[in-house]
Amino acid sequence: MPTIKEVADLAGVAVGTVSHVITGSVPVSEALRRKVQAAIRELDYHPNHIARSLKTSKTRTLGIIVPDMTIPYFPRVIRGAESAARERNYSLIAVNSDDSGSRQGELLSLLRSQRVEGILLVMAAAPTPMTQISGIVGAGIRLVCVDRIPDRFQVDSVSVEDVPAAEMGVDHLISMGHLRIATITGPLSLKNERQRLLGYEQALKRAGLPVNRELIWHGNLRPEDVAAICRDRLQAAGPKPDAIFATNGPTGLGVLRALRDCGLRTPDDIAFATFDELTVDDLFLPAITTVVQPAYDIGFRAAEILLQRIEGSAEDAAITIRLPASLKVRDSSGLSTRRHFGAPGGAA
Amino acid sequence: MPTIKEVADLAGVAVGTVSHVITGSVPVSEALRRKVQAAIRELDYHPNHIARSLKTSKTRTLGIIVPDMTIPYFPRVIRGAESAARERNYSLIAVNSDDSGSRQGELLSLLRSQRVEGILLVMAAAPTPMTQISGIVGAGIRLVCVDRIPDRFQVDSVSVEDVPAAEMGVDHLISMGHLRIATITGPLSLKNERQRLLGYEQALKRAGLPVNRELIWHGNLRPEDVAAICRDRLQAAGPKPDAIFATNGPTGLGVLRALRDCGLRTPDDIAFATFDELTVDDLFLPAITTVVQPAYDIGFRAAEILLQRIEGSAEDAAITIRLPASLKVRDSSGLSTRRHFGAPGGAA
DNA sequence: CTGTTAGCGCCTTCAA
DNA sequence: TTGAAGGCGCTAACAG
Repeated sequence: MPTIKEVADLAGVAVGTVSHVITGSVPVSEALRRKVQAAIRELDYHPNHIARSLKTSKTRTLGIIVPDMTIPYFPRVIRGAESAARERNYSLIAVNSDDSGSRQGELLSLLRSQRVEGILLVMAAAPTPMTQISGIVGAGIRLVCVDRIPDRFQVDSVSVEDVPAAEMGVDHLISMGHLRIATITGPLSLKNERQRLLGYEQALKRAGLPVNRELIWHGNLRPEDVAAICRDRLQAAGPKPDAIFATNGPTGLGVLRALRDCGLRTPDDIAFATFDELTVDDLFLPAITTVVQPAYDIGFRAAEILLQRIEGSAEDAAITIRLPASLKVRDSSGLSTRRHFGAPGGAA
Repeated sequence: MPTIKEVADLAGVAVGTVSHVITGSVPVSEALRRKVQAAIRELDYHPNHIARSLKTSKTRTLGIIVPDMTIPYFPRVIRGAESAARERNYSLIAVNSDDSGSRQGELLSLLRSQRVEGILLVMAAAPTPMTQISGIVGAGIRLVCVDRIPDRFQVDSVSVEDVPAAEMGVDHLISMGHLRIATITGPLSLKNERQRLLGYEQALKRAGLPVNRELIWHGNLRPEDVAAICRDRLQAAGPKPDAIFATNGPTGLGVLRALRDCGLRTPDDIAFATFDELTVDDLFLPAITTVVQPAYDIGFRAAEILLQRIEGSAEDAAITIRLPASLKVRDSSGLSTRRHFGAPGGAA
C-alpha cells in the first residue's frame, strides 16, 4: 500500500500539500492539485484511515449492536442507521450479541477499542447489568438505546410507542368481535414486553372485558419454545381463547407453528394478530394482521441523534423518541369468514 | 479515554511492561501483572486498536459487501462469516451495495482505507467493471467472492452448486407430473442466474421435455417487477404453464404476489417451487417447496478461506468451493391435492 | 500558497 | 524480566 509520502514524491510536492488536496482543508493551486491527483491515481493510493484516526482522534464510525440480524426487524433498523450515517459520511459497524449479556459486554468493549464515535444499542434480552451501560455513558461514550430501552436509566432512546401499539392491535381484535383474547409475550425482562402487555390489559379494560390471567402466556423469543407453550395451552382442558395476540415477531412465528401443529386455522378456528412483520405476511393464506413498527425510521432517527451528540448540536437532557406503529389489518384477525387466494377484498 | 501511559503510571511500571501484559507476547512477573491489571480495571482502560493497528499494520478486521442485508439470505451468510472470524479473533464489517456498481466501488475503497485484512464480496447485480475487482486483487488485497462469482476471472470463491441445485428443483417438479414448467430468473448479468437457467434446461432435456422459450421469463430482483411480469404472462392468451420455478428468493416472492393477484392457488391451479427460503415457507398454506442454500456455511467457509490466506496457510491456486443445496419438498409443488392447516402429512 | 515538523497511542526491538 | 526509545502514516499548526 502506497503512503502519502510516496504520493508526494511522485508528484514532486511535500506531504503536507498532498494532505491538503485530500482533505480540502487548505486551498491548493490548480496545477499542484492536478499533479497530486494524478499521482494518487497512478499509485492507486488509498488514504490510511487508521493513521488519520490516530492523528485526529476521529474515526467517523458508528457501531450498532443488535441481538440477531437474522431477525427481519433488525436489518431494517440497521439500514436506517446506515443511511443516516452515510449522509454525514460516517460508516456503521453492525454486530450481533445473540441476546447474551456477556457477549454484549465484549462487543461494547470491542467497539470502544475501535474508537467508534457513538454506539447504537439494542439491549440483549438477557438482563443486562446496568453497570455495563452506565459505565459506557459514564465514560462519555455517546450511546443511544434503540428499540429496547432500559428501565430506570436515563439515556437517549428511540423506539416504538409500545403501549398504544399493543392497544391498537388488541382494540382491533375486540372490534372484530373477539371476547376471549389471549396474549403471548416475549421475555418480560424487556421493558417493551411489559409495556405491550400493559397495552393489552388496558385495551381489555377499556372495552369492559375481564383481564384473565389464564390468557396471559409468558413466552420468549425462540419460536420453537413458543410453539410448545401454545400447543400446551391450546390443548389444555377448559375454554379456548378465540383470538391470540403476539407481542413480537419471533413469538408470533411460534404461535403460527403451534396453530399449524394443532390443526387450527385463522381466522376460522381462532383469530390472530402479531407485533412485527413476518416479511411476507400479506402472502400468507389467510394473510396475517400485524402491528408494524417503523423499523427503518427507528434506526435512522437513532443514528441522527447520535450524530447530533457527536457534533455537540444537541440539548443536554436525554432525548426520547417514540414513534407510532401502524396496523395492517388483514385476514387472520377476522371472524370466521373463509377467504380464498385473490378473493376480491380479501385483504386490506 | 485513558492511554497505556496512564495505566503504566498508575501501576508504577513502564509502558512496555503494560503492553507486555496486554499482548502476552513477553512474560511478566506475577506481581507486576496484577498491579497492571488492577490499574487497567481502575482506569477502565480500553487499548486503542487504532494505534495498535498503525503500529502493527494489522487490523484483525474483515469486510463483507452484500447487496442488501434486508434480503433474508444475506444475514445468514454474514452470521456464518462472523462466526468464522470470531473464532480467530477477527471482527467483521458488513456493508450494503444496493446492487450498485459505483456504490460497490466506493465501499471497496472504503474498506481498503480502513485497512481490512480481507474482503468477502457478493458482487452487485449491476454489471461490475472487471477492473474494479481485478484492481483489488492486483493490489494484493485478499478477496473471496461469495454467492455471486465473476465470469472469467480467477478468484477464490464460495457458492452453491447452481446447476445441480436448479436441476434438483425442476426434476422434482417433473416428478410430480408437471409438463409445462415455466421458470423466471433474476438478472442474467449474474452468472448464478445463467447457471440456474442452464440447470432448468438440462432437467427438462433429460426428461425428454421440450425447452420452450415462451416459458423462460426474464425477471429481476425486485418482487414488484417480477409480479408484474408474471401477471402479464399468466393472463396472456394461449396455454398456461402448470408449474413455475423461480431461481431466487426475491423473484420467488414476486411470483407469489402475482399468483395471489391472479387468484391462482398452489398447487391446485399451478405448482410452484423456488430457490431460497422465504423465512417462513413452511407456514405458508400451502407450504412452499424450496431449494435451500446453505447460507451460513457459505459465509463461514468463505471467511475461513480469507483467514487462511491472511495466515499464508493456503495454496497458491484459486480455491473454489461449491456447496450442495438441498430440496425441501412441501405442498406448493404437488399436484392438485388440497391441503389444510395441520392436515396430517400435509407438509414435509 | 507550500513545505516542515511534531506528535496521536501503541508495540517492538534492544539494552540493562 | 524490565525500561527506554523509535517510528507506523497522517494532519495540523507554523514558518516561509
